[in-house]
Amino acid sequence: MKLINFKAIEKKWQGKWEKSEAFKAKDGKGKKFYVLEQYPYPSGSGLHMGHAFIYTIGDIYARFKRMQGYNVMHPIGFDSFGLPAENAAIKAKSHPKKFTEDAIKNFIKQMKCFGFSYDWDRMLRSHDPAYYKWDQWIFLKMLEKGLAYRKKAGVNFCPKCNTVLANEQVVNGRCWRHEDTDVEVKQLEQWFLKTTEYADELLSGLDKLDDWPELIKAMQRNWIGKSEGTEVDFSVNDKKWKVFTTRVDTLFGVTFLVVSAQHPELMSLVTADRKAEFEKFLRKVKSTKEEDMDKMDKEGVFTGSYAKHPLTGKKIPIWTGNFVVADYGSGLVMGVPAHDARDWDFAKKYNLKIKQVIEGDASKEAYVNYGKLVNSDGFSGLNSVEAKEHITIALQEKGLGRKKIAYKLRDWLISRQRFWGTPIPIIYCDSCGAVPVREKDLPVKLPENIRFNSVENPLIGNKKFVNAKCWKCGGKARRETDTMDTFVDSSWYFLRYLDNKNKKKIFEKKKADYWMPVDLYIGGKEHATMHDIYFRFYTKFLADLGLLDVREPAKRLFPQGFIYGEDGRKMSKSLGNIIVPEKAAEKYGVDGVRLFLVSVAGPDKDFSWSEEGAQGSLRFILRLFEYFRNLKTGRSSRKVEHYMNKAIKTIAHDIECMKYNLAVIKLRELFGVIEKEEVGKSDLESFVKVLCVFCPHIAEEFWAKMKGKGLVSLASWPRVNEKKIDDKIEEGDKALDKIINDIAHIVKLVESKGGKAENVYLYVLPHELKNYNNKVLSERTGLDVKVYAVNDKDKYDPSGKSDKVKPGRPGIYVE
RNA sequence: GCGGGGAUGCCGGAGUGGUCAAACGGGCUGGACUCAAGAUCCAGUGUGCUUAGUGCCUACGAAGGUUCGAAUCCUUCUCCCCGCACCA
Repeated sequence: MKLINFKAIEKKWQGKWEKSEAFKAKDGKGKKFYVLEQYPYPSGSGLHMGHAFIYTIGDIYARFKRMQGYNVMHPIGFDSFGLPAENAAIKAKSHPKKFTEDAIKNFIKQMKCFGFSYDWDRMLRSHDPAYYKWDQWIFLKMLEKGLAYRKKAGVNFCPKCNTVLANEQVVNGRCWRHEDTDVEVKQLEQWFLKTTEYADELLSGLDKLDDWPELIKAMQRNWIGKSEGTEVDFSVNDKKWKVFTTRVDTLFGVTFLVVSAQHPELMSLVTADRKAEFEKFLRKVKSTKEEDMDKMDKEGVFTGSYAKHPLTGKKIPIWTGNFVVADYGSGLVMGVPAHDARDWDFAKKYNLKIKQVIEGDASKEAYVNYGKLVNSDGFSGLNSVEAKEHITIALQEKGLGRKKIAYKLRDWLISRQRFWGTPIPIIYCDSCGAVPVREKDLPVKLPENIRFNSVENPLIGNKKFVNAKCWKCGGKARRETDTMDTFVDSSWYFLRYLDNKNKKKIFEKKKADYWMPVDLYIGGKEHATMHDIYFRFYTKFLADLGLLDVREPAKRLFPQGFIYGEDGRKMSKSLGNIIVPEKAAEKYGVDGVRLFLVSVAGPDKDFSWSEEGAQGSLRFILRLFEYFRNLKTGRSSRKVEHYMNKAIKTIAHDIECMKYNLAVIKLRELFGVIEKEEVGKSDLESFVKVLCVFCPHIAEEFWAKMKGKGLVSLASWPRVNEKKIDDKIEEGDKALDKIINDIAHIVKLVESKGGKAENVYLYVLPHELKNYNNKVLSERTGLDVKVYAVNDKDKYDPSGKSDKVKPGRPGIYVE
């Protein structure tokens, strides 16, 4: 076997694709298809196998759709703001811009090596002022619409990142980037985007996303966490405190209220005599680590205050407790120990009154089911469902309650106390307060000259940046030094690709209307409750601005699987099990790596890298080369035509369903047929076309060898000729395989008994004769095989085997 | 606790009512080639039985059920992975 210089082949075709602008997407022409892979963070370590995988998945689909005649949008860019570059820059006393741009160069080089069919003209980088200008512009629009606001709140702060985090970026009380670091709660004035404004649509929209995985939708539903209930006012010293409940039917069973220990106005409830005990309790709560929360006992302290029950007027003690979530509902809950497990525990522990108001056994534990009301004044006798309605109405009439929908979803905290991000376009004027930067003054650029220090955002010390003039009053002002969460950048990048050079507008509506929505979006599952919510939120907002018509960004979402090392563990430096795509491509060729990545399992499944498996893919490719080296075309038999058309048909379906592994199998099987048969030129072309979506470089090579017209990458997907599909041919082949097996078996038996096996005689029903060709049989069995029709009078049949012949079961005689 | 998804041969993984002892790849075994190794090619690879073959048996997490017929549908159970988690 000759060695094949894959690299030369790859370079050659990549050059031709680039030169001919093969993968350019043309606006507004014909039926479109938008394939998008999540744009990468350009890390210093370059493209890893996970990148190679996700881009291969997208590339296969893009190439497939392109060959099917779609006008394909397949862009790429870089999520180039973010912490790692900044940290690296601090370490090296350099500027993150340099780091980032070097990394991007490296990424581009590596991506081009993989032959991804991107329209590189549409490339964007989020750290480019021409890009983040529009981040700022959107922010101003949100501000204008009341969707961006500033508030002081207890926010999650990661001491390692040295910045606050969004709710979504806190995992089990720890930073999403630092599994070992507990987040601290700090009271800070921060900028928020009102995702909750769209909570309902974010939720209901999921029902229409049929091509999104159930898992992702379930996670989002859970994250949004809609509950319908009633808000009840309890008055304390003539001040109203709102309480949210989904079980207002148990209102008469309230025997205490519990305020969250983090409630901002908690101290106003604490009476003087209880202050000391209180502070002790609060200190304890504060020192409890998030990780212990789930094991934590419910604890609380009596505040000394009482509330008035809205319907009975009875005095109800107010406690504070460590188990009440501060920022859900109103951070205050009613305690109904008879019918709520948590309240039961609390009441038992502190000996609080338990009053049963729903029929059922509430003697040993809380009875939490719905049922008939008792002890509830005029509402007794109603069932829970009716009672909810009636009690809410009664409260409403008194102005002491109303229907209310609560969400777990929180507004998105976007302020980051870091340098390497989009500046928030706000200035603070002593007399005018927070003033938005005027649109014409955008972008607010990050300074090039900065000096990092280890404690704080270097923007704070940068006078040139900070000092500003208020455009309203002309007075002195200070520029906001916080930057935006990088998830802001990625919330709308897919729109900018469509018009990435537009200096006047964020993007042309006409273009967005043509290309949107993204038809296939490939990305990681880890974004289910972050990016995958944010980009939907942004799309809805931009649609409300009238910038585009669609309200959902992606028609189909495809979360790819995760690639583990050969040992089945996560690839990591310390385990030494990292497979670098570039290196792998040197061994197996780019097409070998691409093929292997989609061969093992469906692209949505996790799998482990395997050198042996990659070898297997390479083996197939080498076989292809061998075949095309001695290329001889002829005329396809009916058989070849059958397998060809059937394969094309099923492969197209498999690709459509993202079952690339099955498509590859069928391609291999098809080649197995081709290898052994005479094949017509156009059929062989079809084969190369199908091959091209997986292994574009070698496919081009073979195409050229066959003198195919133009580039196979731009050829049209082979049309299936249904008439050529004839399953009888396949049945015949199976019958042949079977008889060969049987012959082998009999030969073995004969020889094991010391007999000789040289001649084989087959007795076949006349209409099956065409399935059994004596030449083929002789070749495959290595014996002299003669085939007779059962009704052949001159047949040689010494032991009458032809008497036993049945349909599909020829008789066999061996001697 | 709630929600989502799994459990198939030595392994990775197909298969969602019959054509399934189960695609394809890997591994392993045997053979061809070779001085040899590698590569490549060919054959075999559940168990036991039976036999000049296409047969029987057992098997798709476990147990039941529906059906003429189940890896595939239903019920219950066990185990595994993932996400959320005191959201009132």
